[in-house]
Amino acid sequence: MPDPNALPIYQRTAERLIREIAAGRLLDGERLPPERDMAVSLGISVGTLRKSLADLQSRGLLERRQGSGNYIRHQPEASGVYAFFRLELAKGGGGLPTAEVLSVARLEKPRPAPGFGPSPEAHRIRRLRAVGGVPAALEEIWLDGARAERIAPRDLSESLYLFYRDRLGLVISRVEDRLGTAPVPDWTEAPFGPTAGQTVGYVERTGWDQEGRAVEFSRTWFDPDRVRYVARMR
Amino acid sequence: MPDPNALPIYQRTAERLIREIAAGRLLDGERLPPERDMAVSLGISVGTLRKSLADLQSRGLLERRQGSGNYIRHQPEASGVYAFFRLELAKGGGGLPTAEVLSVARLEKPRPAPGFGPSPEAHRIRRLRAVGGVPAALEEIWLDGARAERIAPRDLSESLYLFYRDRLGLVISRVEDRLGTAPVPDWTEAPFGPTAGQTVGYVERTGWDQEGRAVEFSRTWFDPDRVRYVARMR
DNA sequence: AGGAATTTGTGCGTATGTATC
DNA sequence: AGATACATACGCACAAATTCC
Repeated sequence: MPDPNALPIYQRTAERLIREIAAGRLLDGERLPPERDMAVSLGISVGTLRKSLADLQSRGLLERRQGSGNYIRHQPEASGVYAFFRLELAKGGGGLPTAEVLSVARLEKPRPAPGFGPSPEAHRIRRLRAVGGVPAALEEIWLDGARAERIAPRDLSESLYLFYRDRLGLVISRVEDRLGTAPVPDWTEAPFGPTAGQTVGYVERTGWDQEGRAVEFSRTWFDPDRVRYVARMR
Repeated sequence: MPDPNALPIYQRTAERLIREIAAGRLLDGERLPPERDMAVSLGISVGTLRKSLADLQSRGLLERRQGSGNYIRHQPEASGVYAFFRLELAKGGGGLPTAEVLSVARLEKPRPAPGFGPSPEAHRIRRLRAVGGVPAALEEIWLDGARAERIAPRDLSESLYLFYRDRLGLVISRVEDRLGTAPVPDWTEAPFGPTAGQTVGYVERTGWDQEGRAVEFSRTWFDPDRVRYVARMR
């Protein structure tokens, strides 16, 4: 008798494989066993396994080659929509973008936010973003509570979207950014160039997953004298 | 015997449905017949049809509700590059965006602009943009002089990008927007809510044609109290 | 309120096609 | 050419969600 609370087999299988990849037991470039063999060893049908594999493929974690095999793709490279939105220095030149996690907390969702995700709670991640070593923006990200049990600051040491993909199996496939100006918030965590209350550039973002569900909401305050917000569309 | 050059049935079916939507034969919100019925009328199996429908869903054209039905999701303004960048009212609600041409002139290119096009001259088009009847932004577009001999204001009565496409054979296929804040310029042409010199939202855009040549440069000042600049990425 | 009917979601099995080795 | 492996397509049974009466 199946557990009524359990996720579908194909989802459990996909998440299991994602965990294997995140844990390093499946390495980049590695070839999986043939689908028939995998299905047998997992105790599921080939069709169900194929649905799991298609899921991994759509998340960019697997490359499927007809006649050849299924290959793990675990590149820590930028993929997906975030490559198209970035902060860069206002006065020419590059400058490496970095992000320092200031705090992580699980809280009730903020009220002025648009609806996202099923949970009444969300993880609030506050970051101080810098470009070329210069603090340039404050960022507050709200991730729906149903997506992760707990998040520790060191989970996010690499990159936020890698954490999403590798640890949560979450790929943000569509975002909408709303831009304007807003006063700098008064955070206890952050030293930031402009004084609290001063009007700066402001971006509000909603992020959706592949199934079209809103899962993320974020706000960024940036110093327009130091940094520009860039959106690129192909 | 199946044509070896033909696409798979599920792909052909998906494209057929997409064409139906694009042609307006399937309207937004419309409910499709039950999958079993559709499959019969298309002469394919339910499984194959379901794969086509999943394709449409992943493209955001279809919403599938278990126990209810499959519903067309078609936002006609969501096509083309410029659909991804728009102004909308800050306080919810739609509101028809309009643009009034204030002046058109052929001038030397502005100096602080990034390079675009081969000519030393460019057409400068100034527009007053409104949303829902309320003036919300000033816009200045520079189009490389080599792209057109002369431009009359009434050429632009319809839409700037229709003029580009239909009269100049120019399709903007990539844009990059840089956002920040800037003081309102002191134009003689324009009545605009905020006083000249006041700091407002500011967007600087470079536009490229299909061959990757930069051809257009524009600047927009918008009142962040009235209007938000929205960038959407798929 | 509640049960029946409808509709999509999940899972399995099988046969055949096509690309790769 | 043959074997291997993924892709496509079909059909069926049951589960889960929604809708209708």
